[in-house]
Amino acid sequence: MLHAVADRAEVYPSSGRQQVDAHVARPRAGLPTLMLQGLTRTFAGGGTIYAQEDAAEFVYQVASGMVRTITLRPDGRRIVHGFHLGGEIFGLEREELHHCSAEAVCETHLIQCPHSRIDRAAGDDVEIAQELRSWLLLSRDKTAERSTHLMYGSAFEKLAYFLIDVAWRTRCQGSFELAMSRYDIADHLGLSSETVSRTFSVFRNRGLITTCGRQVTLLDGRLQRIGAGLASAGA
Amino acid sequence: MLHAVADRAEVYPSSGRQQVDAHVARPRAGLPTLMLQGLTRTFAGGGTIYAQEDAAEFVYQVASGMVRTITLRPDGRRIVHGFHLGGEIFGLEREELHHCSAEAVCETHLIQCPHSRIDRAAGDDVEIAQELRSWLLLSRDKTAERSTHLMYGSAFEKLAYFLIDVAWRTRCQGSFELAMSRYDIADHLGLSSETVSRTFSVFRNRGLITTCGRQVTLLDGRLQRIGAGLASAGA
DNA sequence: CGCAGTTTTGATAAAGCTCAAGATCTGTGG
DNA sequence: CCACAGATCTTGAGCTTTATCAAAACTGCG
Repeated sequence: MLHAVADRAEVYPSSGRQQVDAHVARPRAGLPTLMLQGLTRTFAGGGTIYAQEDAAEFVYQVASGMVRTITLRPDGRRIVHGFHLGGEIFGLEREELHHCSAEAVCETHLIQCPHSRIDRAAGDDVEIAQELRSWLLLSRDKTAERSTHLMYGSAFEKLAYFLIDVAWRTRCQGSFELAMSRYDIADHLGLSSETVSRTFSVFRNRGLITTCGRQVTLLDGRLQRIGAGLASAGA
Repeated sequence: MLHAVADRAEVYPSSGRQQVDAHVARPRAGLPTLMLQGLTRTFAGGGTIYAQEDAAEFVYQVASGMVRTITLRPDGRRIVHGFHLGGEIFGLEREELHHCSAEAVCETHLIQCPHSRIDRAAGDDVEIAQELRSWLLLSRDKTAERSTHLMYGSAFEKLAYFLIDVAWRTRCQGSFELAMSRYDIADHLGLSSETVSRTFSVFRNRGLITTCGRQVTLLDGRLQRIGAGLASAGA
């Protein structure tokens, strides 16, 4: 379950970056597949990777596990900006300080890459710079897409979109583990944890999903339609 | 009222990009001040600049006026992703097609720059590439910040944040014209137009703003605090 | 002046939050 | 292997906020 550091070489060959066809094949397709190189670090569930206002020295890529980025509002409310799954990159800042905190949701392995190395690589290699730009645009678009679904939808649509999005990102179509708690999901979707729980129940009752602990299985395409805003709640 | 094309040369000297003090003056700050060069085009209020799924040939910078970017959801609901004010850049896509439509809110002058020129300039000049990266990060952060305020707040906080943000971006601190309709604002904030209107009334009644037609004046710092989530509604 | 679009205000209903209790899960020690 | 404690999850009841429906006031303009 826990990769030894040596395994890294297999998962992320140290070639620095890698072309993956999903990227090259770009028409509204795939993730630019940046691969970072650097030290591997391990965090236990709940561990803090960096805190808001910490110096932004490193950029991270999730090797395994899950990370949440959060901020605390002055009124004490917690906001979960997002979750980062295996392969995803986070921590790249425009300024010198991190504008939110990052915590491991469960036991998590990260590749830690000095910020300066990114800039240097982008300066030296036009292709890397291009790839980085593409990644940034994707990152922006994903943020925008998420807010579209999460700002303008009902609890139904929010959770449906969230589950579909996670399913897609884990590439384990249909069945996957939600490592985060209901509280995390609630703070991410802008709902109360009770509403999240109730909406899970509605999904179960309508035969849209089954759950077993934190393991979730999406049962058919109806959820997709709800998430896309096509159906209001269907049968 | 309508700038002749010749005027452009004065507003945006053709040096390609320019430092503007609003930029320089901001601590860790500032907006990367990319300046595009290209043809100037004029659109009447309501005019379509590009439609969703159009080929993304050009990137635009607002010379004067205001632009809204929108999508229509399958259920017919309209989403206003954002408004672009003077100096702001929009239309840069990761893919070959625009993922939303852009319309002029009022009479608007745009500088239209071929997409390919951006890539070329970034490839040729490391400094431009760096500036572009910085702009992209800012753009991402702004999107994220907006969703923080717009997703997790009450109607109060949403509108307060919106007004403060617009005031800041117009650099006309305190007093500015909201060229867009209540419907536009509502579709942007994820509220009904009635709620927007009512919240404007509440702001007026509490002496937080005055309005005259679409001209708005922010009266004191209290609105700031509401927008920042510090006060729940104060006095 | 009068029309069409916009903005404001009112009454009602629905969605989701809060408070509260009970159920389930997980890890720990006996 | 079982019992227990703490956390997480689920469900219920009442209340707040906001959407919806409806109508009146305002604005710009021919």
